[in-house]
Order: sequence, then C-alpha cells, then structure tokens
Amino acid sequence: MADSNLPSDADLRAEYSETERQIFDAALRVFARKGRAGARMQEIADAADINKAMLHYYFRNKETLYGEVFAFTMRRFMASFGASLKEAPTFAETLRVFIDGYVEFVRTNQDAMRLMVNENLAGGTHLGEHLKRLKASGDAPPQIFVEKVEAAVASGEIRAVDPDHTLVSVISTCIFFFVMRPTVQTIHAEAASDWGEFVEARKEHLFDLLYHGLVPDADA
Amino acid sequence: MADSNLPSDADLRAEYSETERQIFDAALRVFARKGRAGARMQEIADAADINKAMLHYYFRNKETLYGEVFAFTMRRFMASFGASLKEAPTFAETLRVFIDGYVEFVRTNQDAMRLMVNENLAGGTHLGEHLKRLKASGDAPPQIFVEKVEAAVASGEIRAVDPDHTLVSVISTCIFFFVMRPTVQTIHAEAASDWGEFVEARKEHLFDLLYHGLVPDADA
DNA sequence: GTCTATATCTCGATAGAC
DNA sequence: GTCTATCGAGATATAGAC
Repeated sequence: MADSNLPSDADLRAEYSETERQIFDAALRVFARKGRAGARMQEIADAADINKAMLHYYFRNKETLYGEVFAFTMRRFMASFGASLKEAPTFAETLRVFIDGYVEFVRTNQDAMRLMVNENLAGGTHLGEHLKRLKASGDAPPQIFVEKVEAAVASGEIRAVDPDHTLVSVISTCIFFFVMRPTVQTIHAEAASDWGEFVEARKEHLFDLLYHGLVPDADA
Repeated sequence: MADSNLPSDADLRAEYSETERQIFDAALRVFARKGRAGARMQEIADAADINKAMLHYYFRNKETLYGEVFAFTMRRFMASFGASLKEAPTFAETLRVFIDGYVEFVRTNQDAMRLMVNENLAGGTHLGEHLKRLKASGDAPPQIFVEKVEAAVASGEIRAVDPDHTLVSVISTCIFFFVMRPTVQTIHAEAASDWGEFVEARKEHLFDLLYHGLVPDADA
C-alpha cells in the first residue's frame, strides 16, 4: 500500500485464514459461472476441497457467503492499477494505460467481472455501500481517469467532451466484448481461433479509435 | 416483411395463441430478471395470470420454456431496424441511425437485453444456430453496418479502421451502460435523477466521440 | 475443526377430477 | 383446457459424534 490508500491483493487476503481463502476462490468461481441462484453449496465445497458442512461452519448460509465474496471482489476491483495511471505524463499515455489496465484486469479476472455484471443485471442490491467507498477513496482508476480527462480538456489537449460519458464509453469498450465473448466468437473468426491475439488487436483498435475521437483535428 | 427477409414483430407473435403469448411475456420478464436458474415456474405462472399446471401443459418443462423464449427473443433482436439503416445516404447518417436504433431498441427491450447478456455469461450454449441464421440472413443491422463501414473506408469517407472491431466497439457503447445501470446511477448524478435525459445525452456523446474517432482529420 | 447422517424445505413436475 | 392436490428430487441447513 505504498502509494495508494486502497488495499492491495495481499492485504485483502491476509484478513482471511487459509481455509477461508480456499472457500473464497471456489465460491467466486462457482457464483460467477452459475449465477447466484444456480450456484450449489455442494459444488463450492467440492471446488474448495472441503466438506459441505464446513461451508456452513465458516459462513452461516449461502446469502452471507455470497455477500462476503461479493464484497471481497469489489474491493479487489477498486485496488488495481491506480498508481501507474497517475504517473502518465500525456493524455495519450493516460488513455493507453487505462485501456491496457482495464482489459488486462478483466482478462485475468473474468470471474470477478462476471460477478459484477450478474449483480448489476439482478438489480445491484449489494453495490451500494461499496461504490460509495470507491467514490470516496478518490484513488481508483475511474476517478483518476475522469480528472485526467478534465485536465486535458482544460489544457486543450483533447476536445471539450463530457468526462463522465467518456469514462462510461471507454470502460464499455474494454469490458463488453468479454461479457459477450460467445457471441463475438461466433461472429468473428479471429476471436474464435485465437482469443489472445484478438484481445491484443482490440487494445490497438480501441486506442486508435478513442484517441482520434478525443483529440482535436490536426489543423485546429 | 415488405423490405426485409427477417420476420416482423407481428409475424413472430402470430405463431402463438393468446395464452402462449401471455406466458411468453411473463417468462421473458422473470427469466431476464432472475436468471435461468433463479426463475420460478410459480412466479411465471402468476405473472402470466394462469395456473402453474398450465405452464407444463403448454411447455413440457422449464428447459423447453426457456429455449422457446430465448429463440423468440433472438429473432426479435434480429428483426429491428435494418431498413432505415440501409437507406442512410452518408456515413454520418449511418452512424446516427445505428446508435439511435440500438439504444432505442435496448431501452424498450431491456428484458430481452438481459436475457442475451445472461445467456452469454452462462456460456452461450443456446446461441449457436440462431447466430448462424443471423449471419446468413445478411439483412440484420450489424451486417449492414459492417458493409457501410467497409464502403466508407474504401471511399475515404472514414479512416482505415477494422470494420469488425468498430462494430464491437459501437455496440458496446450502446448497450453496456444499460447492463451496468445500477452502477452508472450510483456514480453519475444525472443518470440517477433522470435516466431518460441521461440516455438522450449519451446518444449525442456517442455520435460525437465515435464520429470524430472515425473520420479523417479535417486537413487530410 | 471435521465429518456423517438427517431434518426441512423449496420447487419442478404429474396425476387425476372436472 | 383448467384446476387441486401431491409426489419426489434435490438443495440448504443442522444435529451431534468424534
């Protein structure tokens, strides 16, 4: 936590015992893949390599287990790549770091992403307090990005765009293709044959499209 | 079906009886909001204002009901606004129609959108044949849009972007903020107080951002 | 803390009268 | 076609020995 007031991955995990961490990993996997209602306590127990009764020993019931897993996942979402984003010298660099950071984070945390999307689709009852904390911290990538956009607009480095809408647009393009991966792979040949290659190509495309969308015309 | 080989909304509904349509509407609502596993046959029956046993009379079981509802929803997704898109004279107009068409379609069919996203998150087992038909029809908005992008690139009206990636990017920005609506509303004040206004503002922002992202610099 | 056995309950599905 | 009553699978949760 050297240069951030957000907890690191290690910090978050230190709160829990070995067994609890096993349960967490297993529960995240199952909740993300099967959904909150479709998840089976037995399957979580099997995945965590413990007895089913132990699940109820560590977490009273399915509800509280889900709640804890969701809270843990949210905090991890917040604690990713704020630092390198702050240091970016130009807006072009800011945009590159933001796109790369988000795409890589989602690529390597697809279950966390699925949990987030599922929760939003279901109405987002659990989101409330966590998002407020995120907002209050002022140190998470979305906040920093918005500030950088505001600064770049003020300095004339980019056009007079709405920072909040821009944030939503950039995040959408970085995440949604992971959400719709089965559809994308059915339609797009390259995505089906080599997903990793497709993701790399996509980062390039996104920077190109969004950077040109944001900077003023060359003769302006 | 005057100027399209895709079925219209009325065509689709004509296949089913009054009671079946009631069931469809109810099932779509419940499946979309609660997910495939979380949906309860009792709740669907209540929403359709029929007896639970009648559900099993019309549709053998939950599986087939879900399958039929999903297939119906997919066909509706395909059959929306292909015609007006074809007629767009300039690329700017094409982009406007596409953004407006997608945003409005999702705005007025949020349950259909939820079903699609849920299905993709769950692995997209049911997507296969439907997407192939969509691809084969050659008459759905995504195909037309890709063709228009290719033509605009060839004519120099827009920069040399990858049409497929561009399609994914545009659709992402049109849909994802609906998916994450609870999160967006927690972070963004205007979205929380007046969602309709936010959606309108978003359409403007998207056209501005993406059009500038696609057209060549003014002095080129 | 860990496990087996079991209680309890929800929900999908069916039987059978009308 | 419609309804009531109920069955039976499968899931959550707990009791209680070790």
